[in-house]
Amino acid sequence: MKLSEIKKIIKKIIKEKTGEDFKIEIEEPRAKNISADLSFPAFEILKKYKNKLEIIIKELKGTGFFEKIETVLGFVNLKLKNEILINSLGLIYRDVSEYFRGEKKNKRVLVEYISANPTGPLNVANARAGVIGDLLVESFNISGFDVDSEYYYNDCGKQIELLGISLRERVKEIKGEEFKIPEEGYYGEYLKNIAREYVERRYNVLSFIVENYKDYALKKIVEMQKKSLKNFGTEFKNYIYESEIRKSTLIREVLKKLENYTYKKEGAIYFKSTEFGDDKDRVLMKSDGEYTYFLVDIAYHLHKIKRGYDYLINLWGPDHHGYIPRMKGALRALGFDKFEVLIVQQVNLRRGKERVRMSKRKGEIYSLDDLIKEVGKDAARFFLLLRAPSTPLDFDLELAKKMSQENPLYYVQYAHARCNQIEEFAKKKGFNMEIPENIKFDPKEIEIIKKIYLIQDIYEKISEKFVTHLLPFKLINLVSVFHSFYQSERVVDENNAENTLRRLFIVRCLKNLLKFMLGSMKIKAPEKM
RNA sequence: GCCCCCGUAGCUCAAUUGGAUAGAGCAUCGGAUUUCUAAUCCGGUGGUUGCAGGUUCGAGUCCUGCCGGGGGCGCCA
Repeated sequence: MKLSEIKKIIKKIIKEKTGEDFKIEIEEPRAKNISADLSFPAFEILKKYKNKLEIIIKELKGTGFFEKIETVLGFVNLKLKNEILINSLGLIYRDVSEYFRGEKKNKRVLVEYISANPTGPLNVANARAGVIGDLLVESFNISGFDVDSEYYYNDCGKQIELLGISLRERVKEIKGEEFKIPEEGYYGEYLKNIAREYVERRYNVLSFIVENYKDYALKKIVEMQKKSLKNFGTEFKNYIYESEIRKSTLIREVLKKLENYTYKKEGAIYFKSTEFGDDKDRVLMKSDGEYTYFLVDIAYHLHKIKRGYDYLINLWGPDHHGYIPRMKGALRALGFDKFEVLIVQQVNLRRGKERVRMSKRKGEIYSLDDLIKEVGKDAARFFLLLRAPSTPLDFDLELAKKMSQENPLYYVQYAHARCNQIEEFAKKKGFNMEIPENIKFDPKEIEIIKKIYLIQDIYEKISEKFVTHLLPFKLINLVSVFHSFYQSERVVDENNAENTLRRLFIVRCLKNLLKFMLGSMKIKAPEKM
């Protein structure tokens, strides 16, 4: 019996007996010294239906899932039967992904993230959005949604013009001509490299047209970004270009559909976003007839809607928070309200006490590639997940590099390596892996199995509440129980085959679980450390 | 001026979104290795949750005001 099913049944019983759908979280008890596995507050139920709680508890007892049910200070505390816990192991042994899999939802979800301007290398904030987005996609997938990931390229506009000009000037530089990169242009080293390549390939024949430079730079930078992301373990299902949206009829369609919510003022067309809670109305078409970024963005989202998604999820940087009300408003005006924005806050880089300073003007940024090179892909991904998405994150490069007890990634990976080494050792001693006959587990073993069981609905929780940071935390918590067990108990014991086989079975289940969970973060599970 | 995020142990952060006696890791102090990996384990010290009110059975969490740190305000993208 899966954890999510048990929770569902508890909720169903409460609803049946009270006739009301209480919003109740069934969770591990937060307080210490409580031996229950699951718990829910019953204050509201007691207040409204004082005599019904007894009936609910009686019904819960009837399910046969629980060894003990008691009400303490208004909480209903439930202790699961050991056999419920133990029975779940078989599935982990055979197929971990099945263990975590939620029931099919028949809902399509689109998660759009990173979507950085294709004008330079990706930075650490992009990396953070990347790992969070990846884990969300993974969680939706595991939880039974049909999910796609998407990256949107703003390949039009002023920034891109400046990119083209900057490249043109760099090419001049290489040819020994006089050059000047505009104030707002791009100064990074990467453009010099692109310029060098450009000259070598003799693109310089007719190259007074900015267009050529622009297209070339764009192509190269998109390639560069994709390569960085691939090294980081992030790949997208869809890549959408702003230029495609502009070429389509979507923009005119948006203007038509929003007709009832727009007005003309001083030659510009405004969208009445104030009607949707924004603090002022926003321009869709400028007085010179140009589309605003906002209008094109609405068109892009209409494109998403037309592709048949039920839920749209966007990860944006903190500089876009003011943009949320108008975008939500526009989509509501188009008749779509399953649109969520998760703000991924900034990353502050440090080396010990010292802050890593960056200057965009000089083209000095600490890039995703730098990060991968300095601390490694796995440590980077783990650390970037360790904080709630919408809180600022301090990233200490020294700490992430350090191979010590301070580094929680190694703590988790070490547990996996340990499981593997135990199995290797057992093999040498002639033990074969099998499902044990004797399923009388001792209390210390049950403790591990319980942790394994209670972590089961983690991906569902992440997909519901976007709490990606819970995964590393839960992992650390799970693994600490195992490390403690390892210290006091032996797994492989030549004089006690029964114990050995039973414990080897747990070790294998844990190993499968750790590998799967690390994999869901695209982090390696080493066999040996 | 308006908006967003943050303020919790010496440090970095949790607290299941309003639940039980606010928890971890690091640092620090003490202890564990003839043993499947010590990148580990066991124990101690450490708190007026920035301040002041309010809401209620119950507040770190919600509301109001203030203090401090960071970010954002465009017919830019």
